[in-house]
Amino acid sequence: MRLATWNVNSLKARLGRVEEWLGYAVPDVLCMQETKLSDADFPSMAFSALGYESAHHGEGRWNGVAILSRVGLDDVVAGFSDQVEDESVEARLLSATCAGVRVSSVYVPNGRSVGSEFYEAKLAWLERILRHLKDTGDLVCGDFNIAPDDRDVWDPKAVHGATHVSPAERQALAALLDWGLVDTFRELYDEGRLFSWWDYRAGDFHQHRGMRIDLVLATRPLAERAVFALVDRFARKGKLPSDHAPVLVDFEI
DNA sequence: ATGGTAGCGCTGCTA
Repeated sequence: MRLATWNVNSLKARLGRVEEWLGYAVPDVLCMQETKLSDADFPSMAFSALGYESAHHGEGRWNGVAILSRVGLDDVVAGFSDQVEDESVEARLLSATCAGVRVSSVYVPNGRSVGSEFYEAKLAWLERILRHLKDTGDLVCGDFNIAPDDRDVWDPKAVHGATHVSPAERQALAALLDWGLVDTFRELYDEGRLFSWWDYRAGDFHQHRGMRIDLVLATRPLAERAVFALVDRFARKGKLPSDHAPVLVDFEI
């Protein structure tokens, strides 16, 4: 099973690029984040035309998560398992079962600046996703807005202590790994500078000033079946790219 | 380089 995650930064602006990418990467499951669409505007027909079932959880202007699958898409749940979501809750979590694997697509809050109320909310959200995964989860992937370690940052000195790399954020991510999830990309590759996100500003992509913040975490038995992983930097090039590249992992299941 | 660009949507917020 080929599973991918991609923060598309507006599916409305990116639909053509996503369709193109599905055509050549051919994932079995694609989790997307930041669709910035309401459920009513989600282009499910475009995906069904390509052979994908789809589910979407969106609020319209910001956030929004989706799962596409051509290997089954069952038991779709929007939001956390411990609370029914209403429209006041940011759309950052969607779960479904694909080919027997319980998958969650997540868009972890950005946190803005260390110590802000948004930062505290990010840490609380990460604690909550751990509880959610303990209830129901084989695999969680998406934009975590955390670079797991200094290999995953273009210049650790330049961002030291800032959001995405602060000790508390990394500790919150480590709690997921301590519970039993595995960073599948890191299981396969030790190299640094394999980034998945580059700021649009200041030519950061072309300078390769990025971070690896888009992660595919799987429980150990599943992670042991990961045989290949890739950040598709080609999808960050050319006309109208997202600021994130897709990350894909192949599982021998 | 406390700047810079992109998306949404129409004013400034979010990232």
